[in-house]
Amino acid sequence: MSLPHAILTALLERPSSGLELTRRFDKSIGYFWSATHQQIYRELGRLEAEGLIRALPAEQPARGQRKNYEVLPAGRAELARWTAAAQDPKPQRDVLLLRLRAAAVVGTAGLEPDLRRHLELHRRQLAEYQEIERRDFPPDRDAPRDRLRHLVLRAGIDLETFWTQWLTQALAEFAEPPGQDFGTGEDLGTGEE
Amino acid sequence: MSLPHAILTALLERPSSGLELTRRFDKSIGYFWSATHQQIYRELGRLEAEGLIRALPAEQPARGQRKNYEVLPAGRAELARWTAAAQDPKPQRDVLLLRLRAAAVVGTAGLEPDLRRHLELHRRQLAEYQEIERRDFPPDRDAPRDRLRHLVLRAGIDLETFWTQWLTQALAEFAEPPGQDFGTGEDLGTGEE
DNA sequence: ACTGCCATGTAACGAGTTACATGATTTC
DNA sequence: GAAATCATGTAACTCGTTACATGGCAGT
Repeated sequence: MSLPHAILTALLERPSSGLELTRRFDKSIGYFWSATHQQIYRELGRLEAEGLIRALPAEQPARGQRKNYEVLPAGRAELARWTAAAQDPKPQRDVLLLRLRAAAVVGTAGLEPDLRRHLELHRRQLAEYQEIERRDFPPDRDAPRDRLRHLVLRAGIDLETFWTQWLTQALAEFAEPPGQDFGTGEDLGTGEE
Repeated sequence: MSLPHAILTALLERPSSGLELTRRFDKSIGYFWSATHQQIYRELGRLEAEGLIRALPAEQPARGQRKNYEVLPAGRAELARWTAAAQDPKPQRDVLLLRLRAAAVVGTAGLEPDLRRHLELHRRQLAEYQEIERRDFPPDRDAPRDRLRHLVLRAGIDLETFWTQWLTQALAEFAEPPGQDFGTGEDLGTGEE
């Protein structure tokens, strides 16, 4: 139940139409909560039905017409409630780590090119974050409200830094022993506890 | 489409029943790909129907009876294929970062206790990973096939390390200025690009 | 008029979640 | 033989994804 709250946050930062939101979800908030336009329209409909947001009265209810939404007091209250509510961390799910684990069983053949590609993608993302930091958060100049945004951006930077380092290490692992099949199964259950 | 491959990996490491798999998904593979027993039974059914695994012939097709599965050659081939296939990284989704971003808009009131709780949870997880490393991967003694497992475990350790550090930093941010509401909206779109 | 883009949607599906149901085995 | 536990499974629902549909507007 996070998408509605992501949308409320985005709309509080700036009232927008569905398509505008979709574009904003390609950056900014979308960096840590992605959504497609179909999800966004569906959720905008629900939020409006629940009285948390409303379409600005620009009087165009037609189909291909732009609709701008703003957050109502009830929406702001709901967002504040959700922000403060305790939530358990979601169990991890990372495909790449799963693939490496699988490679430990069936061999690493063919894996290296995609690891290189991932490394390049993470490098790009890191550079993008660093550019945003350079532009929006000059050293020691954060207003109190911007501190939190900066903190969130730092998380993105540090995570991308981790992945680039880890992938580099993984690729180094491949350099020495050529990737091969490790046999046909049955092992000692290492790491199972 | 990752759960079936997680299961294939687990079954190659050791043939198991549905419940055994469920327990193993609470640790080990479950550290980076979680699954409930309902998901696992459903997926075991599909994998068997597709001829990638089979129930070991212990002749108990009854309802409350244990069924052990093993991977067939076709299953191993499919896992190898999937491991080597290129896959785009999933877009990030992190509730905690989203909440911090929301807090930058509606205020940080009530958030601190849950951040402390998360910090404690990540500390615990980190300790668990470190214990596994100490026990299963003594320094400089990795067999070639264990190198990959160790690498995956290192990713877990480094990620948990990151979160504990980041949460500590976030909490420090709260210490100085008391959490308050940052006004009623409308801002400059900082960090939007 | 035609093409292309902007903007909002519908439909169908698959993966994950939650609650519940049922048969078998062990323990007292 | 009642209760607890082990083991497998059903049903209903939500969220996210993919493919497609429809209406309006701008340029040529």
